[in-house]
Amino acid sequence: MSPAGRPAQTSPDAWAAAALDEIEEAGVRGLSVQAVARRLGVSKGGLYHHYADRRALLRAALDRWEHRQVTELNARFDAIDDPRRRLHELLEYSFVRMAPTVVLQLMAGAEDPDVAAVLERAAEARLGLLARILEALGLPADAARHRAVMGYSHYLGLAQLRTQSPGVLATDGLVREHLAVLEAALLAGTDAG
Amino acid sequence: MSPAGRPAQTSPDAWAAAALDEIEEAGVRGLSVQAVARRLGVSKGGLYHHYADRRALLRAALDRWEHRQVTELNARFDAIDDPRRRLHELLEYSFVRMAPTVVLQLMAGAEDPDVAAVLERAAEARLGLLARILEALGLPADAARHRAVMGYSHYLGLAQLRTQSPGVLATDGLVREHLAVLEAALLAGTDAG
DNA sequence: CCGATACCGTACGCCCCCGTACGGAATCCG
DNA sequence: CGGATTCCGTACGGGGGCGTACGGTATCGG
Repeated sequence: MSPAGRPAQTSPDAWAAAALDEIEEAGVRGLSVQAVARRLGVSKGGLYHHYADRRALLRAALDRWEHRQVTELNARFDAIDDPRRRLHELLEYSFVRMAPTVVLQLMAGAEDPDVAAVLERAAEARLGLLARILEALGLPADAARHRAVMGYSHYLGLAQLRTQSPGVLATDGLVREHLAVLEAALLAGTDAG
Repeated sequence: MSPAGRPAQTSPDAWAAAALDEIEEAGVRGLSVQAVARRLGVSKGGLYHHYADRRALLRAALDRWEHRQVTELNARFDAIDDPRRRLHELLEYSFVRMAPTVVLQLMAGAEDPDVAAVLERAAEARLGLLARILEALGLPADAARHRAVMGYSHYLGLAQLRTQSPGVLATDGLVREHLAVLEAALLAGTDAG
């Protein structure tokens, strides 16, 4: 009865992971069942034993991404105590080391209600994280929130611009300069600025 | 011989205009020939007497949008001489009066090469306009360019965030506050700041 | 060892879309 | 007034994707 302890060549998790990879490459709307099946070396028929719809598969992939984001951010920042270093690490991580392909693909496919929901939750999480850092640096709550929106907008727009017009921000040096400017703007008026 | 002076119930321009409206509502990938035909109250058959492909129709719609953007910006800013007022008007126009739905739809459909090209040209135009204003305010060329990229990124990200997570920037007052902050950041170190 | 269950492969129907072919109607010119 | 051109409507073929049905196979429990 209990469906535990099966070798399971293509587990639900494997389908979700492959679907997430497919989203990263082809976008939400380009996520086709057959493409995911090809990626797994399997025919599409077997999907419907694990998930009801294509929509259910999409939801599983989105859940996977969201969960991964949360745990990744936590693992990276929970150990850092100094808010000044937390901010620097957050910017460095988001702007330099990031490959924001999934976020961009999700934004492109935000017509889907499920995608829109996970994007909204992700935005709120990032905004909250940034705002808490700024509050720890001595800003009042509303100002911190305000500045967090500014920083997150900058992040989104820069990600968009970098892929949309690669000629504008060609070198990593330019990106780093922008990073420094943004960091200074975020720190202005705080204990550290 | 000359195809001028015809009543022409559905001229090529009418098709292009309807296609642009359809892009605004359904996105680039949602632009179907039949939907545009329905919008015109016509069957899709007649399209192919004006355009070769769906791609040609898409290009015409994109050209129409690009041309409209250029003439609209020119008409609005050519009369203003004071660069300080030009900047304010540009921000006011872009962030408050704008309905950036088309830009967002184009960004969402940037997988199409034609869409990517028009987006890149539009970005370059906006960046150049903003950079020229900042130069007129006394910034050296590279710093002006730098700051223009910052402002344009902020613009793109804020547009994205406003439609993606309407709860974050609910009221117009919040938008205006952000506008003031951005304006101050752009003006810092210039003749006017 | 045998039946039951879970899982996969193939094939099918259905829908949406593009582009083309053909017939018909209206308009313009001599 | 008549022919020609332009334009539109309908119908068709081709392609792709989703979800379902059915048959086959391997694994698990008795």
